[in-house]
Amino acid sequence: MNKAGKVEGEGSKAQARREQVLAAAHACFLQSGFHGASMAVIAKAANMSVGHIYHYFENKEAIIAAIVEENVQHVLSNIRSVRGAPRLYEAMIEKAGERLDDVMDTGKTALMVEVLAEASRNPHVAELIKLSDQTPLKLLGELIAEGRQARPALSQEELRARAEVVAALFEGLQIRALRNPDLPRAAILPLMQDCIRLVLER
Amino acid sequence: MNKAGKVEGEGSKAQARREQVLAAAHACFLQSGFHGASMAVIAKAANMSVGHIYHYFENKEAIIAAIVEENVQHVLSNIRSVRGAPRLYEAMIEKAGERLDDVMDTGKTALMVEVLAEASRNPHVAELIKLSDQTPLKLLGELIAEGRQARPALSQEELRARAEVVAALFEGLQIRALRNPDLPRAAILPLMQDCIRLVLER
Amino acid sequence: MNKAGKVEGEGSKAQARREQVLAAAHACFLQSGFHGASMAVIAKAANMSVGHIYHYFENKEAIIAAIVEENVQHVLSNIRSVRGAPRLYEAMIEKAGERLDDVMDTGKTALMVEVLAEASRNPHVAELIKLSDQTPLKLLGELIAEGRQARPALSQEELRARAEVVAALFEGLQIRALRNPDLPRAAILPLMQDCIRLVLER
Amino acid sequence: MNKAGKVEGEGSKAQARREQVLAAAHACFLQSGFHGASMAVIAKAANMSVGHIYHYFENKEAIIAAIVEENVQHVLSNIRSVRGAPRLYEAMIEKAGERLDDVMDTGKTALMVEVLAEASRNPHVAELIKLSDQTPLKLLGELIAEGRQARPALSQEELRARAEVVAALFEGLQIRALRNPDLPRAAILPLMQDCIRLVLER
DNA sequence: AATGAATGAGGGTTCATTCAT
DNA sequence: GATGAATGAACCCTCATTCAT
Repeated sequence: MNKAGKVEGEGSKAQARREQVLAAAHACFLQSGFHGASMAVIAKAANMSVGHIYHYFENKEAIIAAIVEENVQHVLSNIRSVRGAPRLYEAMIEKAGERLDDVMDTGKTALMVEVLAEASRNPHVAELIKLSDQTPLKLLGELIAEGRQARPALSQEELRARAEVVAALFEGLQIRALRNPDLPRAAILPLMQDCIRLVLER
Repeated sequence: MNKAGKVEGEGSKAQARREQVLAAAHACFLQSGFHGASMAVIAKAANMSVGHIYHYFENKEAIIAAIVEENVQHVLSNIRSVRGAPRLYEAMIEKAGERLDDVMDTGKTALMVEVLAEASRNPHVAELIKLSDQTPLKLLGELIAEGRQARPALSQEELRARAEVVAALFEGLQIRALRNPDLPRAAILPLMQDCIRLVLER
Repeated sequence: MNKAGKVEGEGSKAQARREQVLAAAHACFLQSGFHGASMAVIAKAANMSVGHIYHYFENKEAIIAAIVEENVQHVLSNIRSVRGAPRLYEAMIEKAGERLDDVMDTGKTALMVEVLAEASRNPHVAELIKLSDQTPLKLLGELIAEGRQARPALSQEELRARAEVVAALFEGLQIRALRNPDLPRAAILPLMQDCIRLVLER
Repeated sequence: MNKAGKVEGEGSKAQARREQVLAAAHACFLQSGFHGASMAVIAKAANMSVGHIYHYFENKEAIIAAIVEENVQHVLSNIRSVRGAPRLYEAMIEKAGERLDDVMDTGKTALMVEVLAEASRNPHVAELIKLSDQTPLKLLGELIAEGRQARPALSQEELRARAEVVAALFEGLQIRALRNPDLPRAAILPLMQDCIRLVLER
């Protein structure tokens, strides 16, 4: 009921504690996966008793939810950073390099994969990641529409398809990096950029 | 004390039993994930006692490994199916449609994600998927080289990069489909094909 | 280090606080039982912090003890209400209807059962309810003796047995109502009254 | 699903194991109550590992359910034992003495109270005891109807009320014995018998 | 070859109680 | 007087694995 959720606009102390847990959980999940990391281990990593974690999070799943949310915010701010640029497409394409580095961080990817795996069998998490994906995807669609300028406008479905393919490129590369961490980044970047340009301008 | 592994060139009976287990495990893993599916459930699905499974597999991890291996073979055969086609690039691009359907099968993706998650923390599985990824990737690279025809030849790294991007497109879309199963397939396919063409012919 | 118990003849404020806790605890115990109601829930119901409850009660058991005590007083006052009536037996028998309603209140019974269950394993509570039962039972015996009037006097044991049977009728019906809340009250009342009359006048 | 329940018409070994658990649980619940007795303690008492108990019972509640059922069977056989007697009422009244001893066994009562307490907050157990009470009550009603002979027949509700009052007498005495184990049995028995006769013949 | 009874460590979670503020 | 953050042992339950048959 009012276990978690009560920690809302509270003092920074509580907020700090929460983040302490999240940081610890993040690290533990990275190393052992969602199921592999026990609450006991997380508690130890957070320098906190097991029971006390439950003051800040209703259960283990709530911790994952918070971490997913964190990740969404990160992606969102990345997308937003190109907004309002004068030559939008060029900005997006240039940004691709930065995103590429981001995406090759195996730590982050491992966590994302962990979450996706969980989603396959936990409907609650599935719903969560579906929802959390909508905002960035919509934003990406808007950016694409915005940048069309002279070119003919696109239907909603066309916009969606383009956003999906761009997203797929990055998420796909993320997976590739997980499979084999030494991707030839330098050779890949221009290919990526060409693909993005193609999808945007086509 | 007869560990598993001794079942090598044995009668087809044993082999059939093994496959019985694998089929059951596959189905169970699909539904509940590696950690979610218990040995008891797998045994029941395989019409076999729990204990008897241990005659054919040393432990649960060995089953997982076998399933991963299976998955690799599936991907390989997919790529091989375009080999030797007269107009190779066109064949690959046409094949994209089929692959797209394949890739949007959330069941298969769930398993792939499961494997990747497992790899993040189980070095044995990590090694396995790294190795298992090399063959298809190399094959893809060869196909790309083979199809260049008139165009200038590419360095190994260039080939690798192209193969990675094509792979990323498909694996990325696979992830996208997992996040949101109702992708606009019709609008996505031509975008994908253009991207592939671009990467191949560039 | 001021344990509870020191709160004796103190200001009405402290007393009010104590009762606040008891009222809350009563409500919570009714709904969830002694073990089901957590201190946290009781504290919330009492509009008080968890820790502060420990200023007024040494521990949870002390709260339970206080509630048991309360219950005893309730039963006592019920019996006293017929005392001194001119035609005592008739008064008792008439009262039976009221008592019946009282007894069919499943909320009260739930608490009584809770107390009895606790008594089976907590010697302190056992002692408490044994003592607390003596007064009403003795009172009931006196009433019976008092009402014999013309009839021959009864030995202590005879009186005790009669009181026990009357008590058993009511407590038994209480249990019956708990097992099945829709007792045929109308048909039961005259039977009860006849039984009581029989036991009293025999 | 098919955790428990599978142990049905199986070999006596499984049946014996089940009873081993029930006996242990019975003893533990008696001593510490349903919530007080941990599965670990029950397991130790049953000379069995914790996990193995779950081969025979789906969960702790299922153990209680089985014990409740056991008790019902006991009561039923008690009621049945007078069936078909030539002078039915006399037989029932004579049986009262035996039942009285039964009812004064505080061990059994403690368990019954435990179950009732649990029922107050666990709807599943509530349903269970409601159901389990119906059969004996119905049987008792039938016996009463059967024994009326010359006397005018009774409506269903009248029968029910009479059965309830008889049941209340015994269950009430059970509670009395729990509150104070040294009831004056000798003096109580004739009172009980008179009450039963009254209720039956009225 | 085949069974499934048996183990016990470890999982997530709850809760009475304490104590610094 | 009053708070609620903090503890940690104990709860029920699950599961990979072993072994007598």
